[in-house]
Amino acid sequence: MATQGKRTRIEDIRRVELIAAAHRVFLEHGLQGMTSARICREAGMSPGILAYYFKGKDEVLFGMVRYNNRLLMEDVIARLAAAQTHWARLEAIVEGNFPAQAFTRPIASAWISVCAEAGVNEQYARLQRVFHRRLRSNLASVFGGMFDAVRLQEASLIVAALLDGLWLRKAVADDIGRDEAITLVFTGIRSLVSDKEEKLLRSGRGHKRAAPRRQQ
Amino acid sequence: MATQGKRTRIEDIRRVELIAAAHRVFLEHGLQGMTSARICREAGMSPGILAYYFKGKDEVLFGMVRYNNRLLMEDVIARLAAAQTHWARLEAIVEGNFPAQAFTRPIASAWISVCAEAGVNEQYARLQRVFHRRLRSNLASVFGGMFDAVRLQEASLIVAALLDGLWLRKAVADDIGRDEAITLVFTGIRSLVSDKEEKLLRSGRGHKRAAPRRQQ
DNA sequence: TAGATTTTTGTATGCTCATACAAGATTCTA
DNA sequence: TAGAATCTTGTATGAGCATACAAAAATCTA
Repeated sequence: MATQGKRTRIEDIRRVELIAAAHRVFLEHGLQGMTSARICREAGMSPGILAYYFKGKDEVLFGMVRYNNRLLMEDVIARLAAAQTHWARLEAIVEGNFPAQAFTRPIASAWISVCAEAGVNEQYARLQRVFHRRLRSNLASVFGGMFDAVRLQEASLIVAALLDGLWLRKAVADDIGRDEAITLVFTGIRSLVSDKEEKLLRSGRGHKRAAPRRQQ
Repeated sequence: MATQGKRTRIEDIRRVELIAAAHRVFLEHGLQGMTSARICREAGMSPGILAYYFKGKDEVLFGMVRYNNRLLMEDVIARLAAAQTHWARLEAIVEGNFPAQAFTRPIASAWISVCAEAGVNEQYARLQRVFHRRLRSNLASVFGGMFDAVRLQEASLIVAALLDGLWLRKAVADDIGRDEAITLVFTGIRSLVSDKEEKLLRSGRGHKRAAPRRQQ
């Protein structure tokens, strides 16, 4: 058994391959449809392999959710780095939460099924909370210098709920497109800030710019 | 077989009992935990009985979702009937979507699991759409005379998404109470309408009052 | 290359659950 | 009350699945 010191390389490779396969299966079939057999088939391996590299299905699942969150986060962080004004940072956050190819019904539905599971399984809930906290912290870094604590809390909760609600609608009714969703979020945001505040956010010299949070 | 004309009474009684039991099980254990055996036990009957009164589990499930929606709807309709001003109608709609005893984590989580299923099963999606359409139609009956078509569409989508998003947060993080949620929705709504418009809504003589829709 | 170690395969086991059904209990009817 | 119709029970069947595992294949080591 190679446990200490020099780790055998193939183990890490297989684990990543399997998690990536699990991710693809998840996006297509949701949490329900993500069976061991399907994951292995997707990865081009034999059905028993999963039990060799993972303690159980839960381990694959947590790995998969983390993998997914990391992908989304990297995108948002790249967009944030390129943003010059606070308004651009806001666009980065909102657009990053509606990835161009990913705002589809099956993906929305898959994501919602994780939220449903989080209501029952405390470990999933923790993963989701980490994700959410970062979203709100990013929003806070935009609104922070402008709003007092109460209004900041309110505004970031409302925007976060709006994002979630639109994903939910996508899953249930699929009657909304990506651009429409983004437009709606900005309609909501513009109504939450005054004209003077919006001008400030667009100017890029409004107030001190806080660093984005890096968690996980 | 008593099929035509005078229906045997007991059949209807049992079906309602079983659906009510299914509803209770659903609220406590979610869609996953709602097994045939548990439903029958909850109803105080033998495990085989379900197959006698229903064609399959799906039939119970659809019945249960309809039952749930009807309960919520009756509440909103009663509140709407008592409302004197447009603003009061708005309060009726929003508060009706956060039933006092029902804004709990397990119930939120159960409801989210139905939404997740709706992403996969077209029949569930239809049920959810009926529900949603009525919500938006109720909102439209408040905003209708005041907003043009585009703004009406936007506002009702945003408010609906906000409601959904707060339920989702309840399921995932459970870091928000009923009163807080209602306050947040009204913060959002107040920012969507101008001061002049809000005054109009509160006056009760703002514009023609449309009848609430009665579907299903 | 022989033998040890690691990796992969395919299948077996056991669990949960929906559904079917035979047989028993109850209620109705004449 | 006899017999028919209706209702209820308990269990059997089989599907779908996670997980365990024996054995085969591949790779490493000396």
